[in-house]
Amino acid sequence: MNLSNEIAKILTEMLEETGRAEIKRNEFAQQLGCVPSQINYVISSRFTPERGYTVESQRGGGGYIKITRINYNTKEQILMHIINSVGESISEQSAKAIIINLNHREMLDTSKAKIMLAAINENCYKSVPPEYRGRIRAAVFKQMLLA
Amino acid sequence: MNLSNEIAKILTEMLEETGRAEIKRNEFAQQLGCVPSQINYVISSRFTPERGYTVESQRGGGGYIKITRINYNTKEQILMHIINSVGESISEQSAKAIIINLNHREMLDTSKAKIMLAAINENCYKSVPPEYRGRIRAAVFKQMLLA
DNA sequence: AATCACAAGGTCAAAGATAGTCAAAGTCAA
DNA sequence: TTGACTTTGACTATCTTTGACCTTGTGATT
Repeated sequence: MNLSNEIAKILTEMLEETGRAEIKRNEFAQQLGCVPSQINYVISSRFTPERGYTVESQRGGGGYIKITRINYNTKEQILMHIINSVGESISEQSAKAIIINLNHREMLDTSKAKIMLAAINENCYKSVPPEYRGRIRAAVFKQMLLA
Repeated sequence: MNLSNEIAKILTEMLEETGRAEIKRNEFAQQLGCVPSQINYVISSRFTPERGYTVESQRGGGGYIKITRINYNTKEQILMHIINSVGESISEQSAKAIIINLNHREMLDTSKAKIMLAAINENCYKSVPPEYRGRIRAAVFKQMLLA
């Protein structure tokens, strides 16, 4: 087993025990005998939105990295399925169709659906080159579905 | 937890108990075992207008620093204020502060606040060059506020 | 009134403490 | 051999802590 997998395993255990994993990057890296940036590698390769994780962090004195995971029950499984089907990029139309569908299935109330529709609206992305738009929309969309 | 967070916590408690926090900077700093200017740092990084606070102070003999929550008359005034304060671009921190403030004022329920926080999260914008991020975030944020 | 001394609070930049990014180098299996 | 994944470390960005120096208010003294 490689180091990255071991780190991921430790983090996963923390998550299972307490529902979240909060570490101090440098300290944690030192305990594991690796460079701090490897922690970032592990997080970005394994604790992704696709797998149901959210990551927050703070720099400076008292800094930390915190990973949390959504709890799975049937509703969340459907959501995860959607998140995984989204991919790297998504158009306004596709995202819109998904949101409307979730609303019809009563998994998303109308006011929340409106907020999400607003956030994926093409108008929001006019200031960046077209090739970036779908990517950001996909990231925003996934992150909102997780919330 | 770092010192600044502790100071902020103490001030927040005072605010919650009595609706305002009034201190003498030097005395307060001494009780906390920090330099006086750290109080200024905490105030300017955490008790900002964006988060709904106003700060007044007096120098000289009998000087003080007083923090109070801003009170608007109507929800429309709050929204106007926010929309005006969001320019072409906004940082994650600022948008986050505003959302939390709205939630605090019960103008936004917690689940909607979470969706909005997810949508303005820096992680969503990693795929575009930094110079674009604030602009899109501002657009997404405004669009959601309108919804 | 003008001046002075002291008592606050304010500013700013340097130093310290963390975390993030990126690309080069290494590894390993197909 | 190649391509995907991993490991490293130099460089960067951000947040916190500290202290030297600045400005303003109050009251006493001229």
